[in-house]
Amino acid sequence: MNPSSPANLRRLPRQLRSRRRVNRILDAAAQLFAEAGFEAATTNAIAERAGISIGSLYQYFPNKAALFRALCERYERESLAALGAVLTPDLARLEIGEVVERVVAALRQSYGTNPGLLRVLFQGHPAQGQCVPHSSFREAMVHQVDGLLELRWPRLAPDRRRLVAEVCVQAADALFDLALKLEREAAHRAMDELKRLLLGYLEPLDREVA
Amino acid sequence: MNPSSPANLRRLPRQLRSRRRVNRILDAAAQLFAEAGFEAATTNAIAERAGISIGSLYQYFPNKAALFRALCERYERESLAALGAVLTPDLARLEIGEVVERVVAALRQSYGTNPGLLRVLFQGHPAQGQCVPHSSFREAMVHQVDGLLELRWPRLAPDRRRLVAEVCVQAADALFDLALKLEREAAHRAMDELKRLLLGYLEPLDREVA
Amino acid sequence: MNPSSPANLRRLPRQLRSRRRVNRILDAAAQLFAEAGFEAATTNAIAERAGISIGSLYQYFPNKAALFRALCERYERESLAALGAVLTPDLARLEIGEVVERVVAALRQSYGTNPGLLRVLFQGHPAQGQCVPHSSFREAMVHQVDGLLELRWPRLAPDRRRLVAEVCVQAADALFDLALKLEREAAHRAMDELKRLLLGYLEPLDREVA
Amino acid sequence: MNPSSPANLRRLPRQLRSRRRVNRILDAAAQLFAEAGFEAATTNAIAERAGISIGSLYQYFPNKAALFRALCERYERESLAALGAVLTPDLARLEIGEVVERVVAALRQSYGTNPGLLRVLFQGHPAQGQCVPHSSFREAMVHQVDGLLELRWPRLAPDRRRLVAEVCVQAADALFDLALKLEREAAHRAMDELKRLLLGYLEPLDREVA
DNA sequence: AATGAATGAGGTTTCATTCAT
DNA sequence: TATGAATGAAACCTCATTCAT
Repeated sequence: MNPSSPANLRRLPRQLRSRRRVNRILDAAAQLFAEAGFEAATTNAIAERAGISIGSLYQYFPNKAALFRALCERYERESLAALGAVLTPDLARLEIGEVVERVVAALRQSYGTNPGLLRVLFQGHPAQGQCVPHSSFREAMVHQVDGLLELRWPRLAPDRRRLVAEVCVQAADALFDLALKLEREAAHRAMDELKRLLLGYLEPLDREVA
Repeated sequence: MNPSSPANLRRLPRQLRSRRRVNRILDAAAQLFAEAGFEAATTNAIAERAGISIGSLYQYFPNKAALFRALCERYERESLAALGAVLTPDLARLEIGEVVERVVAALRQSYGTNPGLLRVLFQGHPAQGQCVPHSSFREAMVHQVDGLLELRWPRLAPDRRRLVAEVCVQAADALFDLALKLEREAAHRAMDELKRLLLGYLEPLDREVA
Repeated sequence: MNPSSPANLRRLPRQLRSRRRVNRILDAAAQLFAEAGFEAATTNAIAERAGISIGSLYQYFPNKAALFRALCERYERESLAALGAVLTPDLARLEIGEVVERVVAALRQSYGTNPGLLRVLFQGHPAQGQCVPHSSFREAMVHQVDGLLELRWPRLAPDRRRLVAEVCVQAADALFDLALKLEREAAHRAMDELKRLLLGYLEPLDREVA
Repeated sequence: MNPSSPANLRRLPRQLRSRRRVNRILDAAAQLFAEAGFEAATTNAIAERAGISIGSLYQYFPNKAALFRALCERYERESLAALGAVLTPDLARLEIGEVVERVVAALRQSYGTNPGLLRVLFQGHPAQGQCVPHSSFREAMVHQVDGLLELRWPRLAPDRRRLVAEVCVQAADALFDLALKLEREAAHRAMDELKRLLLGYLEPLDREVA
């Protein structure tokens, strides 16, 4: 229930007030990273948007990258919680369309708050001269979906399963990203297309493996 | 056939030598944007990689953003040419699987040279505090695919057609992006999944509309 | 017998507990100034090492410079006490070699605890844009040695005597500083050289004035 | 004849104008480091005093420490050149007093320009969390003096010779430092004391070893 | 037209000091 | 009185852009 793992924080915020403050910083960071990307979002702007001084920001986060990681982790936790709720034992017996429906609904719930952020989180950011191949956020999502797939098709080869999971996550991310760029009505229709896309991709698997 | 539209260039490069120079700049920019992203790629580094002085770079491009836009346009032209070759009259009579096969092959051809760049071009970049909703590159791709779809399913409603085109482009981009992160063998398999994904998405349309 | 002159303290620490606290702060400051120099030693680090809060530190010392001055004064008192023990009436009749021996022994005693600090104290620190020409610590040492010299050579002209005192102090400081940079054995030999140096400098005075 | 070794410079200043500029920067740095010490002298202030922009400073020196090192090296070269002129074959036959006279005169020549700097150069500065035990400047001086001593007393044990060299350099530095704090007339007399100090220290060696 | 040194606004981060609790 | 979170000025350094040569 902490806003972040200790690794990214200078000090564990024990007081209620501190926890709120950390959350305000993360909210501001989420907005600005989403608006401008990792590089262009400045720590001063984040502090200002959070309504605190730059010094306070650096009391909680040792640097910009740590702030970014903490943000990833917060969204990771939220998304995984939402997906986890879908991962029920009856998953194996449901119609595949129903599964897709539930998963997409779960994701919409997590990304609904700030869909622009999804783009930035997925992208990751260049850490210490080395470009991160998979953001930890992405990795967590893929892992979760891999679990869902295993539950559904226990006999699917792990390699293939992993690839399918990657494709699903990547495609879902892409269409959420698309929806982000459309106005309300069109965004809604884009979600329908996402379901069609996943359904068309997974249905053959159902026939192939089950 | 100019390397760029006039809007992004200071001066139309009429001389052969100038045109070559602009292309060298764009090549260098393509490499560096792909390696480091828009913000982290410095104009000085681009000029150096291009083997010219920073002053010369600014004689051709008024600023970094214009250089980026010119790069987008160049890749737009290249990709559209590749897609255009697929857009033949017999498209309407081909099996849908064959269409997908050809389109993916065409895209692989364009992106194969520098897949990392695709990421950056699609992403667009934050221009003057305003986030670009659709990169011009993306827009051009969607338009082209929209043309393909119209040729195939003339009776499909334009609105729906447009949305389907967007989904295809977005999904294809996403999976190329995925392939970029995998090693050779796995990347190859990812391309197979892309075909499966598009096929599963478009096949129902064939039955629905045709 | 207060730990510091009133000028550097916010409040005279009357309670025993307060006096102990001030001493803990000065101990911590001595360590950190010696380790890192005046600028690099942070007040927060000093407070932490002293086991108190930064707020408490500022209740006793109005700012970092005052803390430094208080530290100088404490070491002044200690060193002067050590030197004072040498300043006995029989000084005039001792062999000069014996005097040097005693003085160096006295100094080793004061500086032995934290030789690194000597460097920092002697150096003084840039106060408000104005470089301190003589640190108060240095000044006190010179004054003390001047007294020793007067006792030994009452007929030496005061001007000359003062200069000789300055030279002795400066040279002694320099060789303590040198010793600080050498390992145990070499440091010990450096102290022998210090005695030779002072002896060679002062012996001619003995013949000249006495 | 370069103002600095390549290691500390971003670009070798080939043009006359550039070389002058680098020297202006080093002059400004010498002043400010002398006035305020390494930490308190800001790169912006140095650039301003040099009459250039901060950007220009960083075109020549990659960071503050490199600027400091370049400064050390410049003074090293100057001092060593001055000392080198003393290192003549007839040194072995001269009276020891004459040798001291010459060496002190050589040093006065180098340090006369900016004696305050000597303090800072000798001190060195904390590089990368590790405190430099001997500044490279100091080391160079000691090495040079060691050479002088070898020429004079070839039969002196190398260990002892090295220690004597260290003592001479450290003591000379200390008295130059002292002179720095006195007004003209007194400073002059301090130099006389330096000669007396060195003479008293070295004369016994002459009797002992020769 | 080409060069590349020069510029300086603005980025991240530190740390002396204050003040509400 | 003690605490330590909050503050914000100011440090170092980068890099898009200009302009004298």
